Amino acid sequence: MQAQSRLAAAASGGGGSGISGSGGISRLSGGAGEEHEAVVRELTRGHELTARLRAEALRALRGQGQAEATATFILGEVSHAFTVCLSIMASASPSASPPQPDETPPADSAVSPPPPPRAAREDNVPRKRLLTASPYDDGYQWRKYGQKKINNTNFPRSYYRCSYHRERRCPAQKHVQQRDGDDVPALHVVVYTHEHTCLQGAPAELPDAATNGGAAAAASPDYFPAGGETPSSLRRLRGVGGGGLQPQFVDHRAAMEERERQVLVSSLARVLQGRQCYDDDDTDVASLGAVHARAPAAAAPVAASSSSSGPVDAAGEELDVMDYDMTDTLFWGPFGTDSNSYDGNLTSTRCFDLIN
DNA sequence: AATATTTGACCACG
DNA sequence: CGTGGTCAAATATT
Repeated sequence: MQAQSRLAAAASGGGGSGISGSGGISRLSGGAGEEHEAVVRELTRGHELTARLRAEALRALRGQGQAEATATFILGEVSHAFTVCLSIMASASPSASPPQPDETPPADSAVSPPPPPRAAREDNVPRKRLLTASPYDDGYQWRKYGQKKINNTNFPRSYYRCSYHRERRCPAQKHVQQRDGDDVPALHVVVYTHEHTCLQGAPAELPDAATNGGAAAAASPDYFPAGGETPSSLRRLRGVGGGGLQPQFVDHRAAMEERERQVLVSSLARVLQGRQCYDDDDTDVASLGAVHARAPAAAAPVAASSSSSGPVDAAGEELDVMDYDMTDTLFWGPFGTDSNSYDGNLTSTRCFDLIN
């Protein structure tokens, strides 16, 4: 697929000069800014490559039980290490925010129309905005339902909702848009809306089916007849489109296998003092949502902690802390306007309390 | 056949 | 009225 070709490309062409011991970061004498930038660039690349490797490894090891779980765990740790490093670099930037000092690219600022300040949304829907090096899997299953060219941006915005939107009435949504600019690699702005209620709410309950054999819960796609989608009126005449089936990973059956893997990973995490977050990837692990090993001291309530000293956005409003898998996250930032602006302030993250 | 994506139209909000 | 978000028929892929 494309992952393979990209991986190959990175390994041969781009990668050759990038990471090679002395070739990649050789001109560090330019200044602290450049050095910092180079480090961030390389870390980002490493992070990306790790994710790809993880995807490939999991594909190759699928169904191999412990080997797969071990690979998942270790690569997740590696990925997490990159994330931590990037976070450190972000907070310790010599001048300003590392990936892009300011929002407007310095190149073509001649014809810059004043950005129309669109008012922030007034609804009470919790949102979380983040920047990611690439839009690959965040551990959840999403289904794209729309794409839109946004006003003064170069890249379209894609809209996704949880694949369990219907079956389990999961309200989670996100939209992803590549950020304008010369970011290498390209950075994507991801905005999450609502929390997952399909699995994330009670990941430990899924395996509950073990009591009765589990086949029933796994096999039947539980639906909720109550007040389904409103057919609304028959309006559109012709939608033009093309589409494709891209059998993502995950189905309900995988949940059972996954449970075993989680148990394994959990024990591994225990052994390792379980501080880090274990990140699932684009395999069927996603059916259980983000899985984290617990941070011993981070046993705070997970989602609804809007009362205490949480992150605060520019307007002084407290940001909701949602519990997402943030392995692929580079920088969190408050958001309030529709602009692509963000600051490099880091937000503390919380690990999901999976292990009881 | 089943299912996810594409894509123009529709719609609500500022 | 313009813009962003959503809908749903058409379409692509397996």
